[in-house]
Amino acid sequence: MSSLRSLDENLISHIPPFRKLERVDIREILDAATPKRFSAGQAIFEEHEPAERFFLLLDGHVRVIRTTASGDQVIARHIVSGELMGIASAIGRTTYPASAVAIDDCLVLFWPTSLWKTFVEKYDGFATETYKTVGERISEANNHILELATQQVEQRVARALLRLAIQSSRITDEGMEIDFPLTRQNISEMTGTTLYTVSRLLSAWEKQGIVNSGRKKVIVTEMNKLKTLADLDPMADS
Amino acid sequence: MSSLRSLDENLISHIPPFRKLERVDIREILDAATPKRFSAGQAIFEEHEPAERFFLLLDGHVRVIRTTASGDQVIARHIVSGELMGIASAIGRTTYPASAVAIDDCLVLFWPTSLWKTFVEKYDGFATETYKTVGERISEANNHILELATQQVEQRVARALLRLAIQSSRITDEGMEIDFPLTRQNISEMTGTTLYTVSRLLSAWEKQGIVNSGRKKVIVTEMNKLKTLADLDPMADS
DNA sequence: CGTCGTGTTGACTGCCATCAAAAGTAGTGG
DNA sequence: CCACTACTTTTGATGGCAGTCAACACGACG
Repeated sequence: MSSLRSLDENLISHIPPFRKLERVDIREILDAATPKRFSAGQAIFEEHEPAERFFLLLDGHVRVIRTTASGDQVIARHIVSGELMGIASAIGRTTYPASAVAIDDCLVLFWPTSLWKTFVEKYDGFATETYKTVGERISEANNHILELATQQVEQRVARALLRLAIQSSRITDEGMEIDFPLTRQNISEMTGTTLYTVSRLLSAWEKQGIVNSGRKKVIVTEMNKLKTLADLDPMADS
Repeated sequence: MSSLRSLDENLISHIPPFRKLERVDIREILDAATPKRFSAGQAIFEEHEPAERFFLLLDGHVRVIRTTASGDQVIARHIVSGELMGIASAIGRTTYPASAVAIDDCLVLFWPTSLWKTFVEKYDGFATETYKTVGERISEANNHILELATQQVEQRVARALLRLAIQSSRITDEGMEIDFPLTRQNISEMTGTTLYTVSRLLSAWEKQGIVNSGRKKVIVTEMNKLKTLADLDPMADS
Protein backbone atom coordinates (compact mmCIF):
# COMPACT_ATOMS: atom_id res chain seq x y z
CA MET A 1 0.00 0.00 0.00
CA SER A 2 2.52 2.57 1.13
CA SER A 3 5.78 3.15 -0.64
CA LEU A 4 9.01 2.10 0.98
CA ARG A 5 9.68 5.73 1.71
CA SER A 6 6.60 6.09 3.82
CA LEU A 7 5.65 3.10 5.93
CA ASP A 8 2.20 2.85 7.33
CA GLU A 9 1.94 3.71 10.99
CA ASN A 10 -0.37 0.83 11.70
CA LEU A 11 2.48 -1.52 10.92
CA ILE A 12 3.96 -1.07 14.33
CA SER A 13 1.54 0.93 16.43
CA HIS A 14 0.12 -2.17 18.09
CA ILE A 15 3.44 -3.84 18.87
CA PRO A 16 4.37 -3.79 22.56
CA PRO A 17 7.47 -1.59 22.59
CA PHE A 18 5.67 1.02 20.52
CA ARG A 19 2.16 0.63 21.80
CA LYS A 20 2.28 3.49 24.23
CA LEU A 21 3.73 5.97 21.80
CA GLU A 22 2.10 8.95 20.10
CA ARG A 23 1.50 8.89 16.36
CA VAL A 24 4.18 11.54 15.88
CA ASP A 25 6.74 9.39 17.61
CA ILE A 26 5.79 6.38 15.57
CA ARG A 27 6.12 8.46 12.46
CA GLU A 28 9.63 9.46 13.47
CA ILE A 29 10.59 5.92 14.27
CA LEU A 30 9.30 4.63 10.97
CA ASP A 31 11.07 7.35 9.06
CA ALA A 32 14.33 6.23 10.61
CA ALA A 33 13.68 2.58 9.76
CA THR A 34 14.88 0.68 6.74
CA PRO A 35 12.62 -2.11 5.50
CA LYS A 36 14.17 -5.21 4.01
CA ARG A 37 13.05 -8.55 2.67
CA PHE A 38 14.83 -11.82 3.29
CA SER A 39 14.00 -14.98 1.45
CA ALA A 40 13.79 -18.39 3.08
CA GLY A 41 17.16 -19.59 4.29
CA GLN A 42 18.91 -16.25 4.21
CA ALA A 43 20.88 -15.09 7.21
CA ILE A 44 19.66 -11.86 8.78
CA PHE A 45 22.66 -11.55 11.04
CA GLU A 46 25.44 -13.83 12.16
CA GLU A 47 26.86 -14.77 15.51
CA HIS A 48 29.97 -12.78 16.54
CA GLU A 49 29.26 -10.12 13.92
CA PRO A 50 29.36 -6.55 15.24
CA ALA A 51 25.82 -5.67 16.26
CA GLU A 52 25.35 -2.69 13.99
CA ARG A 53 21.59 -2.97 13.66
CA PHE A 54 18.56 -4.05 15.55
CA PHE A 55 15.51 -5.49 13.85
CA LEU A 56 11.77 -5.78 14.04
CA LEU A 57 10.23 -8.76 12.31
CA LEU A 58 7.07 -7.64 10.54
CA ASP A 59 6.26 -10.82 8.70
CA GLY A 60 7.60 -14.33 8.50
CA HIS A 61 9.50 -16.57 10.90
CA VAL A 62 13.09 -16.49 12.06
CA ARG A 63 15.24 -19.09 13.71
CA VAL A 64 17.89 -18.07 16.23
CA ILE A 65 20.82 -20.43 16.06
CA ARG A 66 24.03 -21.02 17.94
CA THR A 67 26.83 -23.22 16.72
CA THR A 68 29.46 -24.99 18.79
CA ALA A 69 33.13 -25.23 18.00
CA SER A 70 32.52 -28.84 16.97
CA GLY A 71 29.84 -27.84 14.52
CA ASP A 72 26.71 -28.84 16.40
CA GLN A 73 23.81 -26.49 16.03
CA VAL A 74 21.31 -25.51 18.65
CA ILE A 75 18.13 -23.60 17.99
CA ALA A 76 17.83 -21.06 20.78
CA ARG A 77 14.39 -19.74 19.86
CA HIS A 78 11.98 -18.84 17.14
CA ILE A 79 10.96 -15.29 16.42
CA VAL A 80 7.50 -14.54 15.11
CA SER A 81 6.01 -11.40 13.58
CA GLY A 82 5.99 -8.41 15.85
CA GLU A 83 9.09 -9.31 17.82
CA LEU A 84 12.30 -7.38 18.11
CA MET A 85 15.54 -9.20 17.41
CA GLY A 86 19.21 -8.47 17.46
CA ILE A 87 18.78 -6.25 20.47
CA ALA A 88 22.25 -7.06 21.73
CA SER A 89 22.81 -3.37 22.20
CA ALA A 90 20.12 -3.31 24.85
CA ILE A 91 22.27 -5.42 27.08
CA GLY A 92 25.60 -3.86 26.44
CA ARG A 93 26.86 -6.27 23.84
CA THR A 94 28.75 -5.20 20.80
CA THR A 95 28.35 -8.42 18.83
CA TYR A 96 25.37 -10.66 18.14
CA PRO A 97 25.26 -13.63 20.48
CA ALA A 98 23.59 -15.87 17.90
CA SER A 99 22.71 -16.07 14.23
CA ALA A 100 19.28 -15.34 12.84
CA VAL A 101 18.04 -17.13 9.75
CA ALA A 102 14.83 -16.54 7.83
CA ILE A 103 12.74 -19.70 7.85
CA ASP A 104 10.31 -18.49 5.24
CA ASP A 105 10.17 -15.21 3.36
CA CYS A 106 10.47 -12.40 5.86
CA LEU A 107 9.89 -8.70 6.04
CA VAL A 108 11.86 -6.78 8.62
CA LEU A 109 12.53 -3.23 9.63
CA PHE A 110 15.90 -2.31 10.98
CA TRP A 111 17.62 0.62 12.61
CA PRO A 112 21.25 1.38 13.28
CA THR A 113 22.28 0.39 16.78
CA SER A 114 23.28 3.99 17.43
CA LEU A 115 19.58 4.85 17.56
CA TRP A 116 18.91 2.44 20.42
CA LYS A 117 20.03 4.94 23.02
CA THR A 118 17.85 7.61 21.46
CA PHE A 119 14.81 5.34 21.46
CA VAL A 120 15.29 4.47 25.09
CA GLU A 121 15.68 8.07 26.17
CA LYS A 122 13.18 9.73 23.91
CA TYR A 123 10.26 7.35 23.73
CA ASP A 124 8.65 6.69 27.01
CA GLY A 125 7.78 3.10 27.67
CA PHE A 126 10.10 1.79 24.98
CA ALA A 127 12.80 0.90 27.48
CA THR A 128 10.41 -0.66 29.95
CA GLU A 129 8.74 -2.78 27.34
CA THR A 130 11.90 -4.01 25.72
CA TYR A 131 13.49 -4.85 29.03
CA LYS A 132 10.41 -6.83 29.81
CA THR A 133 11.04 -8.71 26.58
CA VAL A 134 14.61 -9.30 27.65
CA GLY A 135 13.32 -10.58 30.96
CA GLU A 136 11.00 -13.01 29.25
CA ARG A 137 13.81 -14.35 27.14
CA ILE A 138 15.93 -14.92 30.22
CA SER A 139 13.08 -16.86 31.76
CA GLU A 140 12.73 -18.94 28.63
CA ALA A 141 16.43 -19.66 28.63
CA ASN A 142 16.34 -20.70 32.26
CA ASN A 143 13.39 -22.94 31.70
CA HIS A 144 15.19 -24.50 28.81
CA ILE A 145 18.15 -25.23 31.08
CA LEU A 146 15.86 -26.77 33.65
CA GLU A 147 14.32 -29.01 31.00
CA LEU A 148 17.60 -30.12 29.53
CA ALA A 149 18.98 -30.88 32.96
CA THR A 150 16.04 -32.75 34.40
CA GLN A 151 13.74 -34.13 31.73
CA GLN A 152 13.78 -37.05 29.38
CA VAL A 153 13.90 -36.58 25.65
CA GLU A 154 10.24 -37.46 25.20
CA GLN A 155 9.11 -34.72 27.55
CA ARG A 156 11.42 -32.18 26.02
CA VAL A 157 10.19 -32.85 22.52
CA ALA A 158 6.59 -32.75 23.69
CA ARG A 159 7.19 -29.38 25.32
CA ALA A 160 8.94 -27.96 22.31
CA LEU A 161 6.01 -28.89 20.09
CA LEU A 162 3.54 -27.51 22.60
CA ARG A 163 5.32 -24.20 22.69
CA LEU A 164 5.45 -23.97 18.93
CA ALA A 165 1.79 -24.91 18.62
CA ILE A 166 0.85 -22.20 21.09
CA GLN A 167 3.22 -19.58 19.80
CA SER A 168 2.96 -20.04 16.11
CA SER A 169 0.29 -22.22 14.62
CA ARG A 170 -2.84 -21.94 12.56
CA ILE A 171 -5.91 -23.90 13.33
CA THR A 172 -7.02 -26.39 10.72
CA ASP A 173 -9.75 -28.99 10.83
CA GLU A 174 -7.10 -31.52 11.79
CA GLY A 175 -5.70 -29.55 14.71
CA MET A 176 -3.04 -26.95 15.34
CA GLU A 177 -0.60 -26.83 12.49
CA ILE A 178 2.76 -25.24 13.10
CA ASP A 179 2.81 -22.53 10.50
CA PHE A 180 6.33 -22.74 9.22
CA PRO A 181 8.40 -25.58 7.76
CA LEU A 182 9.87 -27.70 10.53
CA THR A 183 11.98 -30.81 10.05
CA ARG A 184 12.80 -33.61 12.46
CA GLN A 185 16.30 -32.27 12.52
CA ASN A 186 15.07 -28.84 13.52
CA ILE A 187 13.12 -30.32 16.38
CA SER A 188 16.15 -32.27 17.49
CA GLU A 189 18.22 -29.08 17.50
CA MET A 190 15.66 -27.43 19.73
CA THR A 191 15.68 -30.24 22.25
CA GLY A 192 19.22 -31.53 22.35
CA THR A 193 18.53 -34.89 20.79
CA THR A 194 18.88 -36.54 17.36
CA LEU A 195 16.66 -36.50 14.33
CA TYR A 196 16.24 -40.27 14.65
CA THR A 197 14.83 -40.10 18.10
CA VAL A 198 12.46 -37.31 17.09
CA SER A 199 11.32 -39.37 14.13
CA ARG A 200 10.59 -42.34 16.35
CA LEU A 201 8.68 -40.21 18.82
CA LEU A 202 6.56 -38.60 16.14
CA SER A 203 5.85 -42.00 14.61
CA ALA A 204 4.72 -43.31 17.97
CA TRP A 205 2.59 -40.24 18.65
CA GLU A 206 1.08 -40.51 15.22
CA LYS A 207 -0.10 -44.04 16.03
CA GLN A 208 -1.65 -42.73 19.22
CA GLY A 209 -3.41 -39.96 17.33
CA ILE A 210 -1.61 -37.18 19.14
CA VAL A 211 0.04 -35.62 16.12
CA ASN A 212 -0.22 -35.73 12.40
CA SER A 213 3.05 -35.06 10.73
CA GLY A 214 4.59 -35.04 7.33
CA ARG A 215 7.45 -33.60 5.43
CA LYS A 216 8.49 -30.39 7.18
CA LYS A 217 5.08 -30.26 8.76
CA VAL A 218 3.65 -31.03 12.17
CA ILE A 219 0.03 -30.82 13.25
CA VAL A 220 -0.86 -31.30 16.87
CA THR A 221 -4.24 -32.99 16.96
CA GLU A 222 -4.50 -33.72 20.66
CA MET A 223 -3.08 -30.91 22.74
CA ASN A 224 -4.19 -32.51 25.96
CA LYS A 225 -2.43 -35.78 25.35
CA LEU A 226 0.68 -33.88 24.38
CA LYS A 227 0.44 -31.90 27.60
CA THR A 228 0.27 -35.11 29.54
CA LEU A 229 3.50 -36.23 27.91
CA ALA A 230 5.11 -32.88 28.61
CA ASP A 231 4.32 -32.78 32.31
CA LEU A 232 5.21 -35.16 35.04
CA ASP A 233 3.87 -37.90 32.89
CA PRO A 234 2.35 -40.55 35.10
CA MET A 235 3.89 -42.97 32.59
CA ALA A 236 1.01 -44.62 30.84
CA ASP A 237 1.62 -48.26 30.07
CA SER A 238 1.61 -47.42 26.34
CA MET B 1 35.19 -0.20 61.53
CA SER B 2 32.15 1.82 60.62
CA SER B 3 28.89 1.46 62.41
CA LEU B 4 25.91 -0.08 60.67
CA ARG B 5 24.43 3.38 60.38
CA SER B 6 27.32 4.66 58.39
CA LEU B 7 28.81 2.24 55.92
CA ASP B 8 32.23 2.90 54.53
CA GLU B 9 32.24 4.26 51.03
CA ASN B 10 35.09 2.04 49.96
CA LEU B 11 32.81 -0.92 50.41
CA ILE B 12 31.20 -0.38 47.06
CA SER B 13 33.11 2.35 45.29
CA HIS B 14 35.13 -0.14 43.24
CA ILE B 15 32.21 -2.34 42.22
CA PRO B 16 31.25 -2.03 38.55
CA PRO B 17 27.77 -0.53 38.77
CA PHE B 18 29.02 2.12 41.19
CA ARG B 19 32.52 2.63 39.92
CA LYS B 20 31.77 5.67 37.87
CA LEU B 21 29.88 7.48 40.59
CA GLU B 22 30.86 10.47 42.69
CA ARG B 23 31.49 10.06 46.39
CA VAL B 24 28.34 12.01 47.18
CA ASP B 25 26.26 9.62 45.16
CA ILE B 26 27.84 6.62 46.79
CA ARG B 27 27.13 8.15 50.15
CA GLU B 28 23.47 8.54 49.22
CA ILE B 29 23.27 5.00 47.95
CA LEU B 30 24.84 3.60 51.09
CA ASP B 31 22.57 5.62 53.31
CA ALA B 32 19.59 4.06 51.58
CA ALA B 33 20.99 0.54 51.95
CA THR B 34 20.27 -1.92 54.69
CA PRO B 35 23.05 -4.33 55.61
CA LYS B 36 22.20 -7.84 56.65
CA ARG B 37 24.01 -11.03 57.54
CA PHE B 38 22.94 -14.49 56.48
CA SER B 39 24.43 -17.62 57.90
CA ALA B 40 25.33 -20.68 55.84
CA GLY B 41 22.27 -22.39 54.44
CA GLN B 42 19.86 -19.52 54.94
CA ALA B 43 17.66 -18.40 52.08
CA ILE B 44 18.16 -14.83 50.96
CA PHE B 45 15.12 -14.84 48.74
CA GLU B 46 12.86 -17.48 47.28
CA GLU B 47 11.62 -18.26 43.81
CA HIS B 48 8.15 -16.83 43.03
CA GLU B 49 8.31 -14.45 45.97
CA PRO B 50 7.46 -10.83 45.13
CA ALA B 51 10.73 -9.11 44.29
CA GLU B 52 10.62 -6.41 46.91
CA ARG B 53 14.34 -5.95 47.24
CA PHE B 54 17.53 -6.14 45.28
CA PHE B 55 20.82 -7.11 46.81
CA LEU B 56 24.53 -6.59 46.64
CA LEU B 57 26.68 -9.38 47.99
CA LEU B 58 29.56 -7.87 49.95
CA ASP B 59 31.03 -11.02 51.37
CA GLY B 60 30.45 -14.74 51.08
CA HIS B 61 29.03 -17.00 48.37
CA VAL B 62 25.49 -17.51 47.18
CA ARG B 63 23.89 -20.27 45.15
CA VAL B 64 21.06 -19.49 42.78
CA ILE B 65 18.68 -22.42 42.58
CA ARG B 66 15.63 -23.42 40.61
CA THR B 67 13.39 -26.30 41.49
CA THR B 68 11.15 -28.29 39.18
CA ALA B 69 7.62 -29.40 39.89
CA SER B 70 8.99 -32.89 40.45
CA GLY B 71 11.43 -31.69 43.05
CA ASP B 72 14.65 -31.76 41.08
CA GLN B 73 17.00 -28.92 41.80
CA VAL B 74 19.21 -27.12 39.35
CA ILE B 75 21.93 -24.67 40.30
CA ALA B 76 21.66 -21.79 37.87
CA ARG B 77 24.76 -19.91 39.00
CA HIS B 78 26.97 -18.89 41.85
CA ILE B 79 27.25 -15.33 43.05
CA VAL B 80 30.51 -14.06 44.48
CA SER B 81 31.34 -10.92 46.43
CA GLY B 82 30.70 -7.71 44.58
CA GLU B 83 27.83 -8.97 42.47
CA LEU B 84 24.29 -7.73 42.39
CA MET B 85 21.50 -10.26 42.80
CA GLY B 86 17.75 -10.30 42.80
CA ILE B 87 17.70 -7.69 40.09
CA ALA B 88 14.44 -9.02 38.70
CA SER B 89 13.13 -5.48 38.70
CA ALA B 90 15.73 -4.55 36.12
CA ILE B 91 14.04 -6.75 33.61
CA GLY B 92 10.45 -5.99 34.41
CA ARG B 93 9.76 -8.95 36.66
CA THR B 94 7.72 -8.67 39.80
CA THR B 95 8.80 -11.96 41.34
CA TYR B 96 12.18 -13.62 41.76
CA PRO B 97 12.87 -16.19 39.05
CA ALA B 98 14.99 -18.34 41.34
CA SER B 99 15.95 -18.82 44.97
CA ALA B 100 19.18 -17.58 46.49
CA VAL B 101 20.82 -19.46 49.33
CA ALA B 102 23.85 -18.48 51.35
CA ILE B 103 26.57 -21.11 50.93
CA ASP B 104 28.72 -19.77 53.73
CA ASP B 105 28.19 -16.80 56.03
CA CYS B 106 27.28 -13.82 53.91
CA LEU B 107 27.07 -10.08 54.24
CA VAL B 108 24.73 -8.30 51.89
CA LEU B 109 23.32 -4.86 51.34
CA PHE B 110 19.80 -4.50 50.07
CA TRP B 111 17.50 -1.77 48.82
CA PRO B 112 13.77 -1.72 48.20
CA THR B 113 12.93 -2.43 44.57
CA SER B 114 11.21 0.92 44.39
CA LEU B 115 14.64 2.55 44.43
CA TRP B 116 15.75 0.73 41.30
CA LYS B 117 14.11 3.25 39.01
CA THR B 118 15.72 6.09 40.95
CA PHE B 119 19.15 4.54 40.70
CA VAL B 120 18.82 4.05 36.98
CA GLU B 121 17.67 7.60 36.38
CA LYS B 122 19.81 9.43 38.85
CA TYR B 123 23.15 7.73 38.76
CA ASP B 124 24.83 7.84 35.44
CA GLY B 125 26.43 4.63 34.37
CA PHE B 126 24.46 2.53 36.81
CA ALA B 127 21.97 1.44 34.17
CA THR B 128 24.59 0.74 31.54
CA GLU B 129 26.71 -1.30 33.89
CA THR B 130 23.89 -3.37 35.29
CA TYR B 131 22.46 -4.09 31.87
CA LYS B 132 25.88 -5.27 30.88
CA THR B 133 25.69 -7.65 33.83
CA VAL B 134 22.31 -8.82 32.65
CA GLY B 135 23.79 -9.37 29.21
CA GLU B 136 26.58 -11.46 30.62
CA ARG B 137 24.14 -13.61 32.50
CA ILE B 138 22.13 -14.20 29.35
CA SER B 139 25.29 -15.30 27.60
CA GLU B 140 26.10 -17.65 30.43
CA ALA B 141 22.62 -19.11 30.30
CA ASN B 142 22.88 -19.64 26.57
CA ASN B 143 26.25 -21.27 26.87
CA HIS B 144 24.84 -23.53 29.49
CA ILE B 145 22.07 -24.55 27.11
CA LEU B 146 24.59 -25.24 24.39
CA GLU B 147 26.60 -27.42 26.73
CA LEU B 148 23.65 -29.38 28.01
CA ALA B 149 22.40 -29.94 24.48
CA THR B 150 25.63 -30.97 22.85
CA GLN B 151 28.19 -32.18 25.34
CA GLN B 152 28.82 -35.32 27.28
CA VAL B 153 28.68 -35.39 31.03
CA GLU B 154 32.44 -35.51 31.40
CA GLN B 155 32.93 -32.32 29.44
CA ARG B 156 30.15 -30.53 31.27
CA VAL B 157 31.57 -31.38 34.67
CA ALA B 158 35.05 -30.37 33.56
CA ARG B 159 33.72 -27.04 32.37
CA ALA B 160 31.77 -26.42 35.54
CA LEU B 161 34.86 -26.98 37.64
CA LEU B 162 36.94 -24.80 35.37
CA ARG B 163 34.49 -21.96 35.69
CA LEU B 164 34.41 -22.26 39.45
CA ALA B 165 38.16 -22.42 39.67
CA ILE B 166 38.48 -19.29 37.59
CA GLN B 167 35.63 -17.43 39.20
CA SER B 168 36.05 -18.30 42.80
CA SER B 169 39.14 -20.05 44.03
CA ARG B 170 42.18 -19.36 46.15
CA ILE B 171 45.59 -20.53 45.14
CA THR B 172 47.25 -23.04 47.44
CA ASP B 173 50.45 -24.97 47.01
CA GLU B 174 48.37 -27.86 45.71
CA GLY B 175 46.55 -25.87 43.06
CA MET B 176 43.39 -23.83 42.72
CA GLU B 177 41.02 -24.60 45.53
CA ILE B 178 37.40 -23.68 45.09
CA ASP B 179 36.82 -21.41 48.02
CA PHE B 180 33.43 -22.52 49.24
CA PRO B 181 32.04 -25.91 50.27
CA LEU B 182 31.01 -27.89 47.22
CA THR B 183 29.61 -31.43 47.24
CA ARG B 184 29.36 -34.00 44.47
CA GLN B 185 25.63 -33.44 44.58
CA ASN B 186 26.11 -29.70 44.06
CA ILE B 187 28.27 -30.35 41.04
CA SER B 188 25.69 -32.73 39.65
CA GLU B 189 23.01 -30.08 40.03
CA MET B 190 25.13 -27.66 38.07
CA THR B 191 25.65 -30.06 35.21
CA GLY B 192 22.46 -32.05 34.90
CA THR B 193 23.86 -35.36 36.03
CA THR B 194 23.94 -37.46 39.20
CA LEU B 195 26.16 -37.35 42.23
CA TYR B 196 27.34 -40.88 41.44
CA THR B 197 28.62 -39.96 38.04
CA VAL B 198 30.38 -36.90 39.43
CA SER B 199 32.01 -39.02 42.10
CA ARG B 200 33.28 -41.47 39.51
CA LEU B 201 34.66 -38.69 37.36
CA LEU B 202 36.46 -37.03 40.26
CA SER B 203 37.90 -40.37 41.34
CA ALA B 204 39.22 -40.96 37.85
CA TRP B 205 40.64 -37.45 37.60
CA GLU B 206 42.26 -37.82 40.99
CA LYS B 207 44.12 -40.88 39.73
CA GLN B 208 45.31 -38.86 36.75
CA GLY B 209 46.47 -36.07 39.02
CA ILE B 210 44.08 -33.52 37.59
CA VAL B 211 42.21 -32.76 40.78
CA ASN B 212 42.53 -33.32 44.44
CA SER B 213 39.21 -33.58 46.14
CA GLY B 214 37.74 -34.33 49.50
CA ARG B 215 34.65 -33.80 51.52
CA LYS B 216 32.96 -30.65 50.20
CA LYS B 217 36.25 -29.61 48.70
CA VAL B 218 37.77 -29.60 45.23
CA ILE B 219 41.24 -28.49 44.25
CA VAL B 220 42.17 -28.28 40.60
CA THR B 221 45.80 -29.20 40.31
CA GLU B 222 46.16 -29.37 36.55
CA MET B 223 44.12 -26.67 34.85
CA ASN B 224 45.51 -27.55 31.46
CA LYS B 225 44.50 -31.16 31.62
CA LEU B 226 41.06 -30.12 32.79
CA LYS B 227 40.81 -27.75 29.86
CA THR B 228 41.62 -30.56 27.52
CA LEU B 229 38.76 -32.54 28.95
CA ALA B 230 36.45 -29.56 28.67
CA ASP B 231 37.10 -28.89 25.03
CA LEU B 232 36.67 -31.10 22.05
CA ASP B 233 38.62 -33.72 23.86
CA PRO B 234 40.52 -35.74 21.32
CA MET B 235 39.63 -38.69 23.54
CA ALA B 236 42.85 -39.85 25.06
CA ASP B 237 43.13 -43.60 25.44
CA SER B 238 43.02 -43.14 29.22
C1' DC C 1 12.91 -39.32 -14.55
C1' DG C 2 16.83 -38.65 -11.78
C1' DT C 3 18.46 -36.23 -7.79
C1' DC C 4 18.52 -34.39 -3.42
C1' DG C 5 16.68 -33.48 0.91
C1' DT C 6 13.79 -35.57 4.29
C1' DG C 7 11.81 -39.27 6.90
C1' DT C 8 11.50 -44.19 8.70
C1' DT C 9 13.06 -48.33 10.82
C1' DG C 10 15.99 -51.95 12.46
C1' DA C 11 20.10 -53.52 14.82
C1' DC C 12 23.47 -52.51 17.89
C1' DT C 13 26.06 -50.10 21.38
C1' DG C 14 27.34 -47.45 25.23
C1' DC C 15 26.85 -43.78 28.34
C1' DC C 16 25.06 -42.85 32.34
C1' DA C 17 21.11 -43.34 35.67
C1' DT C 18 19.64 -46.22 39.27
C1' DC C 19 19.92 -49.07 43.26
C1' DA C 20 22.41 -50.91 47.07
C1' DA C 21 25.87 -51.28 50.41
C1' DA C 22 29.82 -49.86 52.76
C1' DA C 23 33.44 -46.73 54.02
C1' DG C 24 35.09 -42.18 55.21
C1' DT C 25 34.54 -37.55 57.60
C1' DA C 26 32.80 -33.93 60.64
C1' DG C 27 30.62 -32.52 64.37
C1' DT C 28 28.16 -33.50 68.68
C1' DG C 29 27.59 -34.37 73.35
C1' DG C 30 28.52 -37.52 76.98
C1' DC D 1 38.66 -38.66 74.37
C1' DC D 2 35.39 -41.58 72.44
C1' DA D 3 31.01 -43.12 70.86
C1' DC D 4 27.28 -41.74 68.15
C1' DT D 5 25.00 -39.66 64.41
C1' DA D 6 24.39 -37.46 60.16
C1' DC D 7 26.18 -36.43 56.01
C1' DT D 8 29.12 -37.20 52.18
C1' DT D 9 31.63 -40.15 49.23
C1' DT D 10 32.95 -44.41 46.92
C1' DT D 11 32.29 -48.47 44.27
C1' DG D 12 30.00 -52.42 42.20
C1' DA D 13 26.21 -54.42 39.63
C1' DT D 14 22.56 -53.82 36.50
C1' DG D 15 19.54 -51.96 33.12
C1' DG D 16 17.53 -48.82 29.92
C1' DC D 17 17.24 -44.69 27.28
C1' DA D 18 18.70 -42.80 23.51
C1' DG D 19 22.74 -42.18 20.30
C1' DT D 20 24.90 -44.16 16.17
C1' DC D 21 25.16 -46.44 11.83
C1' DA D 22 23.09 -48.28 7.83
C1' DA D 23 19.70 -49.06 4.50
C1' DC D 24 15.71 -47.90 2.39
C1' DA D 25 11.35 -45.29 1.34
C1' DC D 26 9.15 -41.20 0.20
C1' DG D 27 8.16 -36.77 -1.82
C1' DA D 28 9.46 -32.46 -4.10
C1' DC D 29 11.40 -30.27 -7.78
C1' DG D 30 13.83 -29.18 -11.85
